[in-house]
Amino acid sequence: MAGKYMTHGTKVPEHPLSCVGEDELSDLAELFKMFADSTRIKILYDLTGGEKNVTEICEDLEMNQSAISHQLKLLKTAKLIGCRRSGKQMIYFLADDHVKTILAMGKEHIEE
Amino acid sequence: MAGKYMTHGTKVPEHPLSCVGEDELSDLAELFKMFADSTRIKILYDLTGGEKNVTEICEDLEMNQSAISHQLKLLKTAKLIGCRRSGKQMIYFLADDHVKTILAMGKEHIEE
DNA sequence: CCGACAAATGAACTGATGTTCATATATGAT
DNA sequence: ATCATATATGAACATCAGTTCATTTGTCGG
Repeated sequence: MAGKYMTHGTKVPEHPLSCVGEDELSDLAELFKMFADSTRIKILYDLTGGEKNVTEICEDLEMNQSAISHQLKLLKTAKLIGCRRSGKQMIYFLADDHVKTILAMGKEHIEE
Repeated sequence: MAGKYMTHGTKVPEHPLSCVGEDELSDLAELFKMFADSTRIKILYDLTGGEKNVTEICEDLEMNQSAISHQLKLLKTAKLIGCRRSGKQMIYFLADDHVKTILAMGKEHIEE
C-alpha cells in the first residue's frame, strides 16, 4: 500500500514518515507524556490496586492535595483514568486495562 | 510476598506503593520521557524502516542537523538507539525490537 | 443557612526541555 | 597539510510543565 504510482507504473518514492500522520504522532507523544512523570506513574500504579479517592492517593504518595488534583486532571483529560462522585469524595480509577499493559511493557524493557 | 509479619503473625499493612521501588518508577518515567516528544518519536519511526545516517534523518524530518543530533544523543543515552561510524557518516539504528513494540502499543491505545 | 470536610482551580514561581546559532571535532579526498 | 563534508557540542534563549499557595466550589451534617 505504500507509494503512489506514476503514469507508467514507476513508483514514486514516498516520504519515509508519511505512513504515520503528523496528528497521530502528536497524539502518541501526548499519550506517552502522561507516563513521563514520576507523580503520574505513581498515581497510575496506585490505582492498579483498585479505585481510590483523592485523599487516599495523597497519603499513598505523600504529596499535597493540590499537586495530586492537578495531575489527576491531566490523566483524566488523557482518558487514562475516570472518576465518580461518592458523597463528598471523588473516586478515581483506571480507565481500562490498557494502562496496566503499557506500564508492564515499560517495566519489562527496563529489566532487560 | 507482600507485607511483613509482626511477632505474632499479624500482617503489617504495607505501603501501597512499596511493591515498586522509587528508583524503578523514576527509570520508568525516564523511559517514557523519550517517547514523549514528537521529534524523538519521528526519529524512532524513521529508524523503523532501517538504519539511517544523520543527514537522512534530518531530511526525513525536515529539521536542522543540530536539533536532530541533540535528540539522537538523548535517545542513545536511553539506549533506545545505537550507532556505528561508516566513513564520515554516523549510522543510527533502533537498539532492539522493544522500541517497535512500545510504539505499536501506544498506537493501539490511541485507536481505541 | 452555616460550618466542616473533600476536591478543584488559578496565579505565581521554578526548574526542565527543545531549538537555534556558532563553533569544534572527526573523517576522507586532493 | 588543507579543504570539504558529516556530525557533535555548548551556550543562550524561549517555552513548557510541576509544585505551591491561596481561594473557590461542592457536598454533607446539624
